[in-house]
Amino acid sequence: MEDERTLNLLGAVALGLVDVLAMDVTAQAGHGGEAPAALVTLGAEPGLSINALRQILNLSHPGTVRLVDRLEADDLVQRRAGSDGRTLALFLTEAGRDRRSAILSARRQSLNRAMQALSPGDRQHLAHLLETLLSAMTTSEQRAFALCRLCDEAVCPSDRCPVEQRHDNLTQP
Amino acid sequence: MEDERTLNLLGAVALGLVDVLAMDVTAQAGHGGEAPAALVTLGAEPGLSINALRQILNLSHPGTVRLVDRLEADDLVQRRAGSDGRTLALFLTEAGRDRRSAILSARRQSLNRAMQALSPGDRQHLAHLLETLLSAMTTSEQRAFALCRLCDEAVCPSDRCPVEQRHDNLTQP
DNA sequence: AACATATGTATGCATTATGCATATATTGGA
DNA sequence: TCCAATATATGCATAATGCATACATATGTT
Repeated sequence: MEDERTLNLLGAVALGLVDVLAMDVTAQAGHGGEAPAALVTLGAEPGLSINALRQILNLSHPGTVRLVDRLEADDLVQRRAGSDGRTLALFLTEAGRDRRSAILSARRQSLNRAMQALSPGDRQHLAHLLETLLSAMTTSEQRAFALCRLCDEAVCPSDRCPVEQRHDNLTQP
Repeated sequence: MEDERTLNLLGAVALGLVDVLAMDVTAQAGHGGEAPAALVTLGAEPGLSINALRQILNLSHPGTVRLVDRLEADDLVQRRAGSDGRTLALFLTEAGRDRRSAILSARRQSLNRAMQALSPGDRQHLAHLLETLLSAMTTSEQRAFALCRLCDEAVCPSDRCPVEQRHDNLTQP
């Protein structure tokens, strides 16, 4: 029963955070849906194909093509030739990189407003709990990339990323 | 810097949780967008007007009218006469209440999968941190209702709800 | 080398969820 | 009684997405 209440609080926090995150981040991207995630992901992993991006964003293929169309029309993303005659490689333009910075900074700000309420000790506790949760939530390679699709790799080094660590454990042995 | 990493982890957890929550809860509701939240909210607060619902769901008025149209067409919600000649009172039908139960139970399940990873002590810590976060995130009456729009009031008594407590502190003095 | 199959991308068409501008109905007060 | 405020509804448009399908390139088999 007490656990059920904690579950409920967790759901409310997640919902509330994503509400404001989505709003702020969408405003910066100039597009909604998965567009902000596309810009952030392409910044961290330049040269992704449409198909690879599609799996990270959990969209249909046509949905991803259209998303890239919109971003390209806005001069945020470039389609270049990929490793293959079929495959494309997607890159951010200069404007796209700027947009990405704005998105990440809006995200930091929004999250920071909520975290201000926590004492330094609380924050340390929170980090530990979040690591455990993230590790448990990483159930497949696809989920791993999806979880990190809005992450700021500049502040979260990959050798300490619980998602990557869990992912390595899943694939290697 | 360490704080920035914690922020980032928090954002990833929120995103990951809402991903699966939205999927499961949408499947149960048979509608996407704010439809699940509408059913949950109307179950907890029967007789809300369209305008009141609109503020909780953070939709435009026309958007809310159309949402109620869809739910009524599916025989999940009834429009009845309200306190006024203008005002409507919205109620769940029998089918709507069933749908609501399914939504809440899917939500519990999804959240529970993530929480399984935490020890009992961790869960207690987590509850405390979530209470602090929720209190900080309750910046207005509107946000208070929005935060709780998918909550299961059966497991989260209102006299211990950090959102309601914070909201009372905001309005009364 | 030829052809079947797989892979990657694109397009036509439809749908869901939503917003803006505006219309309609009811209420309450000057 | 008339006007402003409130509550709901409708016409029209848009954003973001999916399904079915088409097209282009690559790979493997014989």
